[in-house]
Amino acid sequence: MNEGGKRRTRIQTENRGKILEAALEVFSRDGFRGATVDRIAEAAGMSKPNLLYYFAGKEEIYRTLLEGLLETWLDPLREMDPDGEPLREIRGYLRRKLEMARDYPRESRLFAGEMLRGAPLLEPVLKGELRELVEEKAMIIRGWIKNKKLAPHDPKHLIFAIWATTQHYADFDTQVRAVLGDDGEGRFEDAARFLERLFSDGLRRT
Amino acid sequence: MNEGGKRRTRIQTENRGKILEAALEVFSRDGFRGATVDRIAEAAGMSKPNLLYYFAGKEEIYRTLLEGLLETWLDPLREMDPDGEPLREIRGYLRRKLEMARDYPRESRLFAGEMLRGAPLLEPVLKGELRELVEEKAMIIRGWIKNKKLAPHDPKHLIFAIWATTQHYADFDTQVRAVLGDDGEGRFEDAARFLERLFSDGLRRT
DNA sequence: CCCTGCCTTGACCGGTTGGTAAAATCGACG
DNA sequence: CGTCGATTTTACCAACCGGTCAAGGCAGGG
Repeated sequence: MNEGGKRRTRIQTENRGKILEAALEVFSRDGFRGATVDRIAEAAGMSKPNLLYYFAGKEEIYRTLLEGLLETWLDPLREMDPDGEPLREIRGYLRRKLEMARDYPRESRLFAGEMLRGAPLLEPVLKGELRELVEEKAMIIRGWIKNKKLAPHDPKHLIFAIWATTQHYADFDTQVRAVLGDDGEGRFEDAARFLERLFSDGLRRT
Repeated sequence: MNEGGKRRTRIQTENRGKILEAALEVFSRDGFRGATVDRIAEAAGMSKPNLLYYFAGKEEIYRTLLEGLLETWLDPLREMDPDGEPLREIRGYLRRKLEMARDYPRESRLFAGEMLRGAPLLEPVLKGELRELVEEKAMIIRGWIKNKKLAPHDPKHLIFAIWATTQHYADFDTQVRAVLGDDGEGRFEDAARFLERLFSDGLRRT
C-alpha cells in the first residue's frame, strides 16, 4: 500500500477504511448509480463534505473498491497448481470460490453489478489481466486432458461454470433463500456437496 | 391479456408496447435506479409526459415488465416432463434455458438486477409461485433418483446449477466475451456442448 | 498565549429527476 | 363540417444529488 509515496496520517487511514467499508455495503446493495454519497457518508458515520475530504468523488470511491478487491477475487484461481492432482485441484478451486461467495457476498454482488452494467470501469482488466490468467489456467487444464487425467472438456467454459455456480449463491442469495425456505440454513454445505460431486463425476475420465 | 376489462384503443396498445420494449432496453442496462424516465421516453420515441400518460410512473413500468416476463421465464422448467427419460429431460431443460440466455439476454439481466437489489418487488413471487414450481420439479427428480435412473443429487441445487450456468452467458456476457476474445463467436454452441456433457456425465448413474 | 496544519461542518449551488397542470392538437364519428 | 374524447406538447415544480466553499474546531509546538 501507500504507493507513490502517499503519506497517510492515522486518522486518514482509519477514515478511508470506514468509508470503503460503508461504500461496499451501499454500492453492493444499490449499484453505482443507485447509491448516493449521502448514504455512504451516513453509513460511515460522517458528513458528506467530510467524506469528500478523503475521496475526490463518488466514482473514485467505487473505483478504489473495485481495484482493491480484484486481487483478492482472482487469488483462488491463481492457487490452482499445475503439478497437483487435476481433480483435486479443480475441487479445491471450486471449494475456495464457494467459500468466497459465502464469506464475501457483498464483494461478489459488487462485481456482478459492474458486469451487468457492461463493466465500463473493469473492461481493461477483464481483457488484460483476467484474460491472461484464464488463458494460463486453461493451458494447464488442456495439459491434464492431454495426459488423460481429465475428460476432454472446454477449459474456459469449465472455469465459467465454476464461477457461475459458486457466485450464484452470493448474487442470487435472495432467490436461493426464497426457494429453499426453512431448509436454507445449510445451503452452502449442501451446495458444496452437490457441486463437488457434479464436477467430480462430470470431469472424471471414465 | 386485457384482464380486468381494461379497454384499450389501438394507439394505447401500440404505445404501451413501444414503452415496454424501450423500458426493457434501458432497465436491463442501467437497473431500476439507474434508468431514467426521460431515457425510456426517448428510446420509445415520445416525450416524457406522453409516456406518463400511459403508465402511472417509473415503478409501474418496471413492475409491468417483471410480471409480464416471469411467465415466459419459468416456462422452460414447467415443460420438464415427469414421464420423460430423466437425462433427456434435464438436458432439454438445460438447452432451453441456454437458448433463452442467448435470445433474451435483456430479460435475464433485468431479473439479475432485481435479484442483486434483494428482489423487493419479486419477493412474493419467489416465495410463492417459484418456490412451489421448484418443489414440484424437485419431487420429480427425487422420483427419478429413487428409481435408479439418476445419480443421487440434491435436486434443488441441481436446478440452481442449471440456472447459474446458463444465465451466466447473458448476465456476464461482457466478462465472457472479454475472456474468450476473438474465440467468442461460437460461445453459445461451445457452452451448450460443455454443459450438456458436464451435466450428463455428472448426473448419470454409473 | 498564538500560530499552523489537519480535520470537520453548515450553508449553498447548479444540474438532474420523477412527476404535474393545462393548454393545444388529433381523429373517429355523426 | 363540428363535436368530443383521446392524445400530445409546453412549461413548470419540488425533491434529490454530486460537489464546492468558506468558516470554524482541534491538537501540537513554540
